[in-house]
Amino acid sequence: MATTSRAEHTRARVLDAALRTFAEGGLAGLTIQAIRDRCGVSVGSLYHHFGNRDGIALALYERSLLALLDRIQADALRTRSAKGLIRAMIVAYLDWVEANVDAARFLFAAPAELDPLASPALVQRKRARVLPLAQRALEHAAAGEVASLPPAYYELVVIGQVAETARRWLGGEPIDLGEARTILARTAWRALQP
Amino acid sequence: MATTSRAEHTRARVLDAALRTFAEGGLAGLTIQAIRDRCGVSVGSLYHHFGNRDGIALALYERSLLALLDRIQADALRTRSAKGLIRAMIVAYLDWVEANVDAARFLFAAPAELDPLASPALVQRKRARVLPLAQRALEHAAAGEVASLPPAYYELVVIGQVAETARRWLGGEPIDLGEARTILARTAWRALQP
DNA sequence: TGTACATCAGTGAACGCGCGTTCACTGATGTAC
DNA sequence: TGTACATCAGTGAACGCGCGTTCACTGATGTAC
Repeated sequence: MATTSRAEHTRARVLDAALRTFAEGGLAGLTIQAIRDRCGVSVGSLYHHFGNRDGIALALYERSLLALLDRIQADALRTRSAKGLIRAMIVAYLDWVEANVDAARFLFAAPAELDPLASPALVQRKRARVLPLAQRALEHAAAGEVASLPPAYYELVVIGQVAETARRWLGGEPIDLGEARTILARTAWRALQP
Repeated sequence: MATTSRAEHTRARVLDAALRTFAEGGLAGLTIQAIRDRCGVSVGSLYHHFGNRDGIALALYERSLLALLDRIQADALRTRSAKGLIRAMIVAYLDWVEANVDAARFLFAAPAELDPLASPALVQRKRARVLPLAQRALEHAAAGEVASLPPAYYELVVIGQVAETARRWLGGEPIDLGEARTILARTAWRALQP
């Protein structure tokens, strides 16, 4: 094991336990004691690694968000056409949400008590994953394949639709995510028509 | 004053105080004591009218949500064309958010600890305001003005874009809401093209 | 209209629980020579 | 390779604060006759 490995292992165990704790009791149930009971790590150790309760929540938020963005980026950058790019983003988003229901729920819930944008490190890591996609969108726009918009709107238009869909599905509304992939790929593509 | 008027007045005072309290301290700062300090209503009276803390939060959520939906419905049902309908929904949404920043923030934050769908009365009141709009969308679809989609998607596609925009603007991202009205009205309209 | 009664609205002291956090400490691991 | 030391990782009892909630009560308002 490398130098930091024991610490990394402990941190991962804690975050896994935190996610399961959130899944069962929501944000209000995400207490130091509940996490501790689940992973057997001592209270002092939790503070050693994460500073305080918010530190745990923020670390879990960061791990979840970057996993989602990595997945979207990997799938999206593999495409060539503008239509393929948009479709890949939507499919990757819903794939990830379906495979990581608890983490997705946490991503939607956490900002209510956390303000993740208050962490410059996280903002930067997020930007590093979003910018290449925005870059691609701008190239497609320059080639006349999609409409020319202020850069922020590509994300708003595409992610807005799919995030709202995911949010409601996670909230228990009867939505067929298979059907949603097809329909949203089309509506998002149409939305960006020049 | 009518029979229930004193109670109604007290309830309104409490909800106003709760909203201001939330605006200053977030969900975590929304405590019984903080609300009480702000409006001067006694603890016992709070429990008399709202049952418990969640009852206050739910009542505030309901008041805010219905205000937003009433505003959207009023503006949207005044339109004739499909394009006008979509534009009216987007403009009304952003108008309301801009004029009710704190309430909008609360609407986005509250579900993290509340699950408003657990209240059948609220679900029904919400549905009563959303259904007429969905009905209009279906009529426009039948007339060939917009694409035919499973009914839920009209809301997902239009509201998704504008809600994501509002959420980010409320979160402090530098978004020009005037520009957003124009752009989103166009992207949402295009998204629903047959 | 006046009176007796029932219900609604409001009060505030008191309680106990559980929460986040601290801290003095031990054990494990890495580093220098 | 062995030893001494420094740093990192982990422990768990203890603390105090502030939270939501209860409850016995008073005052205000509405109702019946």
